[in-house]
Amino acid sequence: MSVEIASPDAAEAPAADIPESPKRAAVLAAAAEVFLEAGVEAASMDEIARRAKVSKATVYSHFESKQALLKAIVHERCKAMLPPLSSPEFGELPPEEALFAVGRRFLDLMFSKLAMPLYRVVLAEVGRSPELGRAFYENGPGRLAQELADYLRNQDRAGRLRVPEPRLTAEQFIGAVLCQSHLRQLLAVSAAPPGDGERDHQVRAAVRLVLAGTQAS
Amino acid sequence: MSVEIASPDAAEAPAADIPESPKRAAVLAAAAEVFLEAGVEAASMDEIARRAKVSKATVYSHFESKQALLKAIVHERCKAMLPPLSSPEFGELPPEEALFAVGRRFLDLMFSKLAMPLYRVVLAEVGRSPELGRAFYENGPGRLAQELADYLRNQDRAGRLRVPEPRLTAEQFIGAVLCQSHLRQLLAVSAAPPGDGERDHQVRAAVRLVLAGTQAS
DNA sequence: GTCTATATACAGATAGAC
DNA sequence: GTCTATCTGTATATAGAC
Repeated sequence: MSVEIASPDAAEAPAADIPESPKRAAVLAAAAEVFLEAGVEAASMDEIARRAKVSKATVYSHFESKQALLKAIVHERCKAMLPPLSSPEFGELPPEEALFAVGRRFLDLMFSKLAMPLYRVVLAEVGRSPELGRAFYENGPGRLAQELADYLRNQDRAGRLRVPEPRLTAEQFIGAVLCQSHLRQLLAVSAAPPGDGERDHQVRAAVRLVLAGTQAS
Repeated sequence: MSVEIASPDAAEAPAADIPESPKRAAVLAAAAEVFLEAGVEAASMDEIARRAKVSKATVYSHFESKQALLKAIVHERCKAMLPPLSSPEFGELPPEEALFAVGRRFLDLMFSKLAMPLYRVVLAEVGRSPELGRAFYENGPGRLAQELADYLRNQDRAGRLRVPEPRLTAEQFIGAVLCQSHLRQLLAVSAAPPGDGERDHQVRAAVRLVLAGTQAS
């Protein structure tokens, strides 16, 4: 499985063929757990060291600071959002199917164990490290909006839809897919995320809405 | 001006006619500044006391803990979102105008100095105090979605629009109004929030989209 | 690189005089 | 209620031996 990840783990090591110290890997794994489960402020370097089964000094020998470690984690996980988002060859599908495929994948991603805690961490840290916000946006919602806008532009040129502002329409569609269910999850208004049936329903409704608004005349 | 606030400041004091100690008020004001400007974790009780020009012990004589003080602030500011949201008598307007008025007010609120920092603080604290998430949702986006859903239901009954699922459509509209511009602001992808012209454009586009999708047959 | 032990700092919260 | 002074815990980060 796995669609092959964007890069051979460019967390911090730049080169391609570094043996990848096992302790370093253990630190990264432990840090990902702690940061994403407990949140940035509650995460302590002691806890990370304990879970990685190394000493705190070892952690600092691999990462300059807590912030640096956090950035490595966040950048890596942001790249990991790409495979679950990509709907291969959706560009060939007719609008109704293409929009549904793209919308459903996005919804699933946003409620996933990957994106949800990542989003929280990024929001908490974006004041200190604005780059993290960019990384999340451009590997997630922004990426999707761009791909979808490209698709809509093509459909417009082919005369199948009428989309004078593809990027705006793409973002409207994504907003309509989420409606407020993701917000409710974020704000702990809902206990459980929407199930399969509800997600289908939300996405189908968004597809209908956007198709109604983009009929070629 | 001001449409009269929900309650006579029920921050923590329950009764109606308490003299309202000036030091207590100073603490609340200072805490609001510090929490909302610097963020919850960066805010220290020392800084709050210094800005309120009282001692830290005085702060603790009025509020049991940092969390309690934070909750008082957040609840108060959440209620303060209500007046700027309410579009008086929009229920009497025809769909195009009603949707525009509601959408524009919501967009302005979400980018305001009131809601933006509040949203950040709530997101950061919702793990520890889930009630804060509810408070924000129900005084902001949730409230608007409900009012709009009521309006749409009425329009459907009057035969002017076809809205089989008013709540869903209301949320789709709100999502389309935001498109991704608020997300970009949150994630520090955009430096400046959208200006007046852009906001109008976004809202008008969302109105067109939803009206196209709800034409009575 | 890796460990144990520790420096350093600052936070939230309180004691006790007035 | 209000102050000054302080307790106590815990966090990031480092020194120094191996």
